[in-house]
Amino acid sequence: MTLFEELKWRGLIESVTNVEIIEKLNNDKLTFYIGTDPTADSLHIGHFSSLLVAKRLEQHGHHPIILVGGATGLIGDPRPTKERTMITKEELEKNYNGLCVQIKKLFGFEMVNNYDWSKDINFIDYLRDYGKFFNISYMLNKETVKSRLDGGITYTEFSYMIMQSLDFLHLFESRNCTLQIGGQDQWGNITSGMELIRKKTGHEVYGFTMPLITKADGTKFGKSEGGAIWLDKNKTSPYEMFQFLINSEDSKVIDYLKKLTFLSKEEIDELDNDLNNHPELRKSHKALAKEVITFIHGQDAYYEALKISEALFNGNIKQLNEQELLDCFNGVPTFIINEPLNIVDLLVNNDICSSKREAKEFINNGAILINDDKIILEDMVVSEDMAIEKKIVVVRKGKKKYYLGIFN
RNA sequence: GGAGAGGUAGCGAAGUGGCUAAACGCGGCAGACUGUAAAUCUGUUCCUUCGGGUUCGAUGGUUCGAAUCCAUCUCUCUCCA
Repeated sequence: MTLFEELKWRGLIESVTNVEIIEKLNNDKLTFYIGTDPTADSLHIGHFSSLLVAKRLEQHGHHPIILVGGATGLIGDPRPTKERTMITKEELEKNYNGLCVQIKKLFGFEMVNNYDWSKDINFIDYLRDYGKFFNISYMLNKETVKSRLDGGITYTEFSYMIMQSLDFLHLFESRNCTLQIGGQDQWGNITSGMELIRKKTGHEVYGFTMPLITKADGTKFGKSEGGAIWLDKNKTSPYEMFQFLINSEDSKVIDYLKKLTFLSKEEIDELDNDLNNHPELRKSHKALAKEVITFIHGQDAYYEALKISEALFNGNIKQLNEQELLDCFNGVPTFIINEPLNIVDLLVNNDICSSKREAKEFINNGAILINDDKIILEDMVVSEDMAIEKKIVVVRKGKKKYYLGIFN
């Protein structure tokens, strides 16, 4: 398979700006860039697949530049629904640093910050040197802007496209960067950058977009109960990530394997086969969890997540001793119990349930288990007597959520 | 600057003086069934010491009683100049 064929097979190409790009990807050594704005202090699983694409290109001899948008992050890329709330400069700086550390560690890519070349452009020059290249009707026709015309869009966000175009121009001129890749929502920004480069320099550059990874129902992939699946293990523990991946829908797991791992076509085809013949073994799901977590958090973290999951879901919690439990549950939310406590209070005080009403509802539904025993009475008191080695209680809420209580 | 329409729970959307803690749909959560999958079915979805308390953009007012009426403010959209 050529590089392009592989990307296509993995479902990583949404659209390309011109067909010559296929040839260039397969045979040339391009410098390309992909940008992300520091809207949070960690990458999430969605970024992960995009950056893996950059990695895939790099492995074929292309040179990736990751642009972390210290300038564009201050402006805000228009979302289709509504205006963003601006983040403070302090927040942005914190986010910026967080992303850089992660990208460096996980991928080792070269990084640039568009603040460096955007900060000194003054307003008059901006309008004269760049504004003249953007026709309003062209900008209004871009999908993201169009979708906002009814609900309202400020001049600030409207200008975002221009800023990103300047980035592409800058990287083209200073680094001979001739390709920009991004999520499908970046199409408008990428093409307007190409347009600017064509008008200003007469050169042709390229772009392609990658599809948004979705769940079976078409909604965005990468959200769990606790919100997004982050790559920072303090925000999403390897165990949580394991749970997220292992719970992938059957109909999507092969798609995720293609997009989130480096497994070969042969390996994935075989897993697909297993999935069809023995879905209950969930080999594909396990492979997905293993590949992704090992890449992001390393092998040790993966095995630990696996160990916790097996202990929890095979239902032999009581056979573990104190130390084994503590080892296993490193990564599960933990709380301290100072004295025997009513079950409802315990659930509410430790944020397992958001209110007493909810706690009672869970109990009445049979959704609360302590050390694998179903709790049926609202007025039950949790004491040392029921703790494993008089020390530890494992609280389960619903089928999949676990909490660890330790008697002091 | 002028005229009009609007802001109801996570979202969409009813409700225009008491029967409304607020219909309905989506989403979320839980239970059953399963394979920690999907689909389906069922329950649930402001807080509570179960007396009640606090909610419908904000503040003040009218009323025995307000999401609903009045005033001011604020935000969004549409049109005009």
